[in-house]
Amino acid sequence: MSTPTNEMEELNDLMRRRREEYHELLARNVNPYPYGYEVTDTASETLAAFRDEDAQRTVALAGRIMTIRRMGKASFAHLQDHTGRIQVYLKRDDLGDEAYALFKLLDIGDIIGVTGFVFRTKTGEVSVHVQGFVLLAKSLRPLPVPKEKTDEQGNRVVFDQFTDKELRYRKRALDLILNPEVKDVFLKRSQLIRAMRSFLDSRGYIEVETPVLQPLYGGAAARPFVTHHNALDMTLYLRIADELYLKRLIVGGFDGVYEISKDFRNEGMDRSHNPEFTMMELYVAYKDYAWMMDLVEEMLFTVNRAVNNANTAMVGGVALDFTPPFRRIPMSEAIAERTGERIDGLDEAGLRAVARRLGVDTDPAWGAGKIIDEIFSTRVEASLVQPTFITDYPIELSPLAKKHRSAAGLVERFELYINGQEIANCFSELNDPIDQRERLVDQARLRARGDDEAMSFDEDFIETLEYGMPPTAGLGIGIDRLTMLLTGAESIRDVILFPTMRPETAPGREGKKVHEHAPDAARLDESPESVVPPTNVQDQE
RNA sequence: GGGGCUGUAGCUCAGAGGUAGAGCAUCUGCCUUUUAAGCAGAGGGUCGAUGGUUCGAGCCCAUCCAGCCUCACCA
Repeated sequence: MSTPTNEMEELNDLMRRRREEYHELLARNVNPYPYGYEVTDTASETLAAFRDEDAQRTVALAGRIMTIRRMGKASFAHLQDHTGRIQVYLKRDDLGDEAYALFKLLDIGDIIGVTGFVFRTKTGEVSVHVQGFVLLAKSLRPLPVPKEKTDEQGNRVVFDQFTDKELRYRKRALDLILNPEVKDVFLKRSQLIRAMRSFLDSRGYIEVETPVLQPLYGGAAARPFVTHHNALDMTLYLRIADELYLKRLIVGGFDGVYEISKDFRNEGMDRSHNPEFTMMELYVAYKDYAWMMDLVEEMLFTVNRAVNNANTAMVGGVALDFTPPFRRIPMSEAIAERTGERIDGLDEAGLRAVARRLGVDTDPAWGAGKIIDEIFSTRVEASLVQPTFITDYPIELSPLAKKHRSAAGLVERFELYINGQEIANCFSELNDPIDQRERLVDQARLRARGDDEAMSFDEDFIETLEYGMPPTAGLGIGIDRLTMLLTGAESIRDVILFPTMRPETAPGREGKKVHEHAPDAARLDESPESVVPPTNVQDQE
C-alpha cells in the first residue's frame, strides 16, 4: 500500500491541489462525499419557468460546477445538471464568512446542491441567488472545461473545445460532461429503441432472450469470437446473430418474437463496424417478406418521428423521407436502372462480361451470386439515398432464405437501403428442412474449402425445422446504424457509448496523453478501475 | 493487413537543428450583479516510446505504440 504522501508525489500540481482541498474540507468537518440531496428543480425548468413579474421563487438544484467567476466577496458560477446549465450567484453577506470561505475551496468539476431564489442579473441572465449550498462530491481531477459564450443570436460558442477523439471515446464520462450534444445522441438512441420496442409490443410480438454463448454460431456470414467454458470444458462462440434460436421459437409456437441485443463479429473495425453491435431481429409466423416491407415502413416512420419529431431525418444536408411507402425495386432492376446492364438469366460467364464492361473487378473463385453482389455494391448501393427496398437476391448469398415463388435462382429477400447504407435485411424464411439441409451442407463445403465465414452446420436447427415451421417472415435491423442515420452521426463510435478501443498502453510503455491517467505499478492495488480486466473473449487470430 | 495524416503543459494549439512557447485552466493578491469577467504576479513539460545521426534533436533517420482518414476484408 502506498501512503497518501507517496501518492501525492506522483500527481501533478492540479491534482495535488485538489487533494489538499479535500483534506482541508475534512479538517473543517465538511464531508466531501455526503449521502444525498433533496433536488426539487432542474436548470432548464427553472429557466423556462422564470417570469420577471413573478415573485422570487425558491428552488433547490444540484449539479456540477462548470464555470466560476470570483469577484472578491461575491462569485458567479454555472451549474450543469442533466437538463442544462444555470448560473448561480453567491454573496458573502448572504452566506456568511464560513460558508463563503468554504465556497472558495470548491473547484470547477465539483458537484454541489444549492437553494436560493431565482432572479435576473443586471446583464440579463436568469440566475439563482444562493442562500445555502452543500458540497455533494469533490472532483479530484481537473476537468478540461473550455471557455464558451453565447453570441448575439443566442448560439453557444465554445472556445478550444475538448475534441481529442481518442480521449473522448476512452473517457466517455468526460465527453458527456463537456460535450452536451453527445448526450443528445444517446438520448435519441434510447428513444429510438424505446419507440421500436413499443411498436413491436403494441403488435403483440413477444420480446425474448436467446443465448449469447453458443456451441455453434450461425444466422449470418461472419467470423466469431471464441471463448471457453471451464466447467464443461468446451468451446463456445459469442453469437453473430440471433436468427436460428428465434426460428426455433417460431417452431415452438410463438407467432411473433423479437430480440434486441448485442451480436459479436470478429472482423475489421471502421466507422460503420464495431466488434459488438446491437441488432433487432423479428420473426413473424404466417407472413412473408412483402408483408414485412409494410411493417418496416411503418416502424421506421414511427421510430423516426419519436427521435426527430418529423417525417424526415436530416443527414448531410439531405432530408431523408420516411413517409411510407418506400420505393421497392428488384436488385436486377436496380442494376439495370443504374448501369444499363440487364443481368436477368445470365450465367456466370455472362455476369463476368457485364462486370468487365462496368469496370468491376471480380475474383475467379466467385460464383454468380457474389459477382452480382459486387456489381450491386460498387455501382448501385451508394446511389440509394432515400429509403429503398432492394428485393429478390441471388440464392447463393442467402442460405437461410426461401426460394422465390416465381423467379428461378433468386430468394425472397429484401434489404432496405437508406443514405447508401444497408439498414434492414429480411427474408421469407426458409422452412423446408430438406432444402435447408442441402444449403447448409453447401455452406459446410465452403467451410471445408477454407471459407471461415461460411455457416456452420447446425444439426439441431435442422431437426427443429423438421418438426415443421410455419411460413415466417424474418427481419434484422442494425440499431447502431439506424441510430447513426437518424442522428446524422458519421461514425458508429459516435452512437456507441463505449466503443471498442485498443487497450491503453501498459505501465512503462505509455503512449500519448493517456499515460497521465494510466496507473503505474506502485498504484495498481489502489486503482481498481485502471487494472486491465481479465477477458474471456479471445480473438481468434 | 496496405497507404496517408497526427501525437508538445490539465484542454486547444504554435514551435526555420542552437536555453521548450501562447491562450484557457491552476495558484497568490485586489475586486459584492459577473459572464470568453477584469487587473497585477507566479507555478506547471521525460515534446507518445526506444534507438540512431549530430558538437547539439521537439525538429532529421529507423523501429515500435496509439488515434484519425482511406483502401482491402466485412454487412
